[in-house]
Amino acid sequence: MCGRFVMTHPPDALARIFDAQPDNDLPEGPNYNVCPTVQVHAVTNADGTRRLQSLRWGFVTFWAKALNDGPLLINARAETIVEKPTFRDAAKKRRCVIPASGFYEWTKDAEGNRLPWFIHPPDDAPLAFAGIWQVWDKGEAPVTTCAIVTCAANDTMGRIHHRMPVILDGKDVARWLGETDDPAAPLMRPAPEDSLGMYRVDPAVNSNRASGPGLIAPLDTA
DNA sequence: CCAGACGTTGTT
DNA sequence: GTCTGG
DNA sequence: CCAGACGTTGTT
DNA sequence: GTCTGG
Repeated sequence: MCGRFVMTHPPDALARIFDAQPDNDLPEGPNYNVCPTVQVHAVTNADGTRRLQSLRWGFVTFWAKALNDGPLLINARAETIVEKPTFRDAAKKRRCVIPASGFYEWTKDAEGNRLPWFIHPPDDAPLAFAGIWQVWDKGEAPVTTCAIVTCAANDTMGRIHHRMPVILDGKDVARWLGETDDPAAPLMRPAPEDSLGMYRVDPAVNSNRASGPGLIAPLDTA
């Protein structure tokens, strides 16, 4: 799955790469420890214009009476996203792209300790996570929330985890955002085997308070 | 009809 | 064990 | 996602 | 709000 990631690209670089109009309240980076419930960058296209927005990571279902009414939905399963009442409207009409410079996954050792891995793209370009978003308007102020779509792991990722985020190829971003006539559903598939690298990092990142580039330094596991 | 779930992950 | 916070 | 709190009474 | 279970 995907429950923690890295964003080191500045907002203006993201706006340029994704050809989107940036909002003026975007998180400034770099952030080597992007956690659920924080504001993240998202590329949306609700009305014909591509925007780079700041959205709260942790999807709130439309019937929720409070922000914490139910578990935090940081992911949505690709296999069922178009059927589940919680997700289907957003999957149909409010898809977004959540950029990431890389992300973390965890394995466990024999003692049950959590061992973090950093998974990264082959170059300096950000990954494009497939996401969905929705405005939750039952509280004092509206909150716009989002979730990252997950799918089965490919063989590479399968070495450490059985799920992975849906990562869009650059040429498929427009299609995912609904800017073309092609259906978006076929894009919800595991990334190609050679498209990601991974290595162990220091368990310091296990804490949501940790920060800094040291979190993605390769761990010497020899 | 009403009451209660609805969602994810991992773990059992 | 379960919930909250980040 | 992981880490850390979680509860009462009375006393300091 | 909408669907399922009873």
